[in-house]
Amino acid sequence: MVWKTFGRENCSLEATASIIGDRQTLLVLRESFLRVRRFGEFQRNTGLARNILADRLQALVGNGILERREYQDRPQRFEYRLTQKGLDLYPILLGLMEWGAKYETGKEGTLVTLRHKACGAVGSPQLACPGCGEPVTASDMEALPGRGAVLKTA
Amino acid sequence: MVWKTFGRENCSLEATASIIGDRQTLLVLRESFLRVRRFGEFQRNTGLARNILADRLQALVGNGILERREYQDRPQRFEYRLTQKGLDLYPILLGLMEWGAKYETGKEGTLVTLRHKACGAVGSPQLACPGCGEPVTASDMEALPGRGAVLKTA
DNA sequence: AGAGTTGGTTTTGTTTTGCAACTCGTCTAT
DNA sequence: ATAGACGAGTTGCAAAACAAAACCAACTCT
Repeated sequence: MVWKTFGRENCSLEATASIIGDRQTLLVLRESFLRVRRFGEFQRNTGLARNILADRLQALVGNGILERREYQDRPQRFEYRLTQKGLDLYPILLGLMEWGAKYETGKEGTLVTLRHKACGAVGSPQLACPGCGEPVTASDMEALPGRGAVLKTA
Repeated sequence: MVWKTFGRENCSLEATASIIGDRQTLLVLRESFLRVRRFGEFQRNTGLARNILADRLQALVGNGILERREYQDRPQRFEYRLTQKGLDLYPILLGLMEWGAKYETGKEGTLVTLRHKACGAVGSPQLACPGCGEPVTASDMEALPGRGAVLKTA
């Protein structure tokens, strides 16, 4: 039995980064969350080259983040919609937006403001401890080795 | 006075994406959060080419996310540490990790497990409504146009 | 004196992007 | 019926980003 200091090659962060960790893909996702669904609209709003956009959309579909569905035949047309897996990226996108608004663009950069449908409160969701519900930041949490930190037999 | 549907060119998400939204930078940040500080260690753990790593470290320092400080002279040596601005990226990195663990790598990919120092609860922080404290997801929130959605006079 | 460590920079290819032009099937106006 | 126009891409080429390896500098250790 061998213990490796860290199993970085199978890191979940790296896995995610290799799927959505490039500027172009993030722009596409931003549009998706803003309910954009059509190729042309994606292209106009992101300003990406059409081939790159086509490539990214296909990759996102391949990864199960977007779903390509026909919304009319006759002129056959498709739209791209977030799947549940895609919707689960929300906290990440939100985080990026928040951080950018805080440090880079200021309030002027907040494209959308969020309101909680249930209680009506306006503002961005915060990270909270799953146990006690208190708001937390990086320094409030302690990192323990996770399961990926242990290597199987050599 | 002209209203533009969306002021995407000054989007805070895009700003953030252009700073940390590439695979290499994310890998560097992962290491930073794992308390890695030296060039060589970054290089070994991320597997990045040395020139690229040097470039990214410089960029992160330039953006105020990392701080380059001398930790010894005689052989003059520097280390790279997260600033407060860098620490504030925590929710994003956490989000990436979570999502990857859920959809890509499974539990095997969780390099670290987190424990709340204050209450001892183990698990990942959740997004909660700033008003009522209830856990929220994308569909619980409603998007209203933010300040960036308004264009100045044409 | 020679080998090894740390922290880079330079050089040289390879891969990825971006841009523009082009295709293809269909619709629309004349 | 005929000439655009549109949506959704594909193709070809130049420019930029990336990776690999060599090189350099300042020390330390033996």
